[in-house]
Amino acid sequence: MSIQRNSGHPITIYDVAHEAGVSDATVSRVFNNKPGVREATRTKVLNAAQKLGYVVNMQARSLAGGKSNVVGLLIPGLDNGYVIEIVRGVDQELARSGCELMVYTTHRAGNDSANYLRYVANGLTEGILLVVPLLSSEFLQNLENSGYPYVLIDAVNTLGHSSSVNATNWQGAYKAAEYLIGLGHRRIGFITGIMQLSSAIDRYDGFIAALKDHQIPIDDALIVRGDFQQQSGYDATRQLLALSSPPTAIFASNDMMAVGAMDAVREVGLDIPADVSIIGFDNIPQAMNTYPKLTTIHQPLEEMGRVGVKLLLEQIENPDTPPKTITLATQLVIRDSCQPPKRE
Amino acid sequence: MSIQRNSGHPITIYDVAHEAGVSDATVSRVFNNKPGVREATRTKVLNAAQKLGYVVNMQARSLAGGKSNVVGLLIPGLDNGYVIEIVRGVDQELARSGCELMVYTTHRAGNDSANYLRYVANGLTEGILLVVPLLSSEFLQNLENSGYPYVLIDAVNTLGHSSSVNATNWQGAYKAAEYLIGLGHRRIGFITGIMQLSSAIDRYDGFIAALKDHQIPIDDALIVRGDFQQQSGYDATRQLLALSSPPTAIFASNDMMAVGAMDAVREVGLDIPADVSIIGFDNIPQAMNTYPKLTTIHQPLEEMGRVGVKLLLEQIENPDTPPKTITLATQLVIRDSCQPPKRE
DNA sequence: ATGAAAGCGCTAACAA
DNA sequence: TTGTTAGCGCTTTCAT
Repeated sequence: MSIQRNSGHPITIYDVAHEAGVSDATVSRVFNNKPGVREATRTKVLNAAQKLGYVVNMQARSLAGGKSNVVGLLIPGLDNGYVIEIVRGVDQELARSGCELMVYTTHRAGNDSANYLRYVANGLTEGILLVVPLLSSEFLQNLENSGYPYVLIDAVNTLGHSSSVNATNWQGAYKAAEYLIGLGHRRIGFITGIMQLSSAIDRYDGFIAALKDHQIPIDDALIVRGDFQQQSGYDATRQLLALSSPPTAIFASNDMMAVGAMDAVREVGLDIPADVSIIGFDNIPQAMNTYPKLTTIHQPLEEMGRVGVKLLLEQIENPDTPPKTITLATQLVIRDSCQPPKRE
Repeated sequence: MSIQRNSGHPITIYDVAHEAGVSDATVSRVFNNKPGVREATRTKVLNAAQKLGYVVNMQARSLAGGKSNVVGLLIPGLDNGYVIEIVRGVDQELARSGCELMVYTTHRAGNDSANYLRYVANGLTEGILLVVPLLSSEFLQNLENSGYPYVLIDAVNTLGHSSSVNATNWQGAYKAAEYLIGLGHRRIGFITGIMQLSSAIDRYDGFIAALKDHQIPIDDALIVRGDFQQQSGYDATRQLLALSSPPTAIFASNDMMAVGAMDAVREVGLDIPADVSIIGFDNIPQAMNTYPKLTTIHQPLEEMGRVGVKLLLEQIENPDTPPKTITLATQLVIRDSCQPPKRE
């Protein structure tokens, strides 16, 4: 196959129609797999197209009312292993469905939610996947009003009108805490995520619930705010370690902060996990490259991406499908960063 | 701003024209910043558009001969920190230029180069950025023939007809080897990349050149093939360490392999860097999260992405611009994974 | 400075 | 089963 672009004009369905000796409508039918075309005709058209190197012009197709087969993906940026895993899942599923991917990063749109909508409305995409932790409700409302198909990944729709995918954050955090407790830890430091996010809140709640269920008193000094960034994990840990009676284990609300925590622990000359155990949340690829390898709660990020695509395609296919929320299970992944606390 | 989609028909330039009491052509002129529109008229149009929540339909615009402002990016996939860094740079620069990003991953197209071309020709994108290490020359030739604007990132165009961005691989490797030699190492293991790639070859050559310049004999047993994947770094290192006289330092052709190498070293109970020093290449974000932190050669991945975009936009703007190749400098980043060898 | 008309490449009724 | 005819929303001559 080769593309004519400079040599003469681009190949259109007219050229193919001419070459095959049929009308343009027939060519269109063939390329859209519409019924009502004799097999012989179909073959003739396909051959002509092949010979000419015809490729459908998506712009024209979707303008004319066809499907563009392009879906949008709105993400904060690519600086985050967490987001990347989701994108990979999205890409996989989209490939299976023969759709193209248009990527929008929010940092470019500034914080102007109207700009995001612009993307949505530019006509290129048939629907949009949102991996935007901090979604303004104004934006969500506008999106909702637009009737445009969209699905939320790892965020809850406060409006409750769209499909969305989540993970069992509460249960995951509970399991993590329980694991640490089972190991014998009683003084467990907790580094929160951005507490405006439901995922962060759920993890916090799960952690607290586990402590309560095991009659471990809640010590506020052991709970430090973080923001899901590596640096905050580092800072929080330094703070935790400076306590007169520091924790023997630290539960970071995500892996990036856990990595920061590891740095901090080592910096004060302590050993992981001998002196302090560390557990994370997410199970991003890097969690396997730390030393010691990070024990964490696996969140099925890739699958969340795949499921998100399925949900979106479903909405695009049939806008009347009632929206649904799918929650996927999290899971404890034991590696090398935790062990029982030293006897005092 | 809000988008009408379900409520009535989508807002078109006709609606705006009607609202503003002008013709559609004038609205078009305004939105394309064409000259020959009175300031008062312009304002009137803008206000009407604002009021109606008009958003340009890219499909129609580009069909009608305008610019789509969409560029394509062809990458192997997102499993690789290296690629991700480039994508980030691409995204940044595109944002600055007000362009949209269409991402194509090669794994979806199988190995059929014709399929990639399909992307190119589907009319959505105005040009394409290629971050495809193993590019078939057939594909390249087709692309070349098509006259479609494209630029190669971190790959050399064997045809020599397009713009491309590279880094000083040879020099980087030379510096890495020299650093190790300066530290006192004489037995240095080298893990190659995929030797079909010029970047891998250049790194190899740079390494060898440094050894020669310092009168260090080349020992073939110390040179092991890798494929740029973490696993191969691990395997190669196990092999190196099993030698009767193992190396005191290992130079991996990229960071991912260096990470694998670290695993292997630790697995045989040796210490990094006390027993064996490790140096990588790329400086992906993870290089800072290993323990000990990885000393490596920084390749300006993000900037390569940015420069690639600039080059592409230049080609799109003016197809007659002679293609150019820009080579960016690499740089030694000293962290904690190397130190002088132990005295025997 | 602005409007009218044609057409970009395609799909979708409607005919035949 | 196939062809004909309108547009989709926009840009772009060419008039005015």
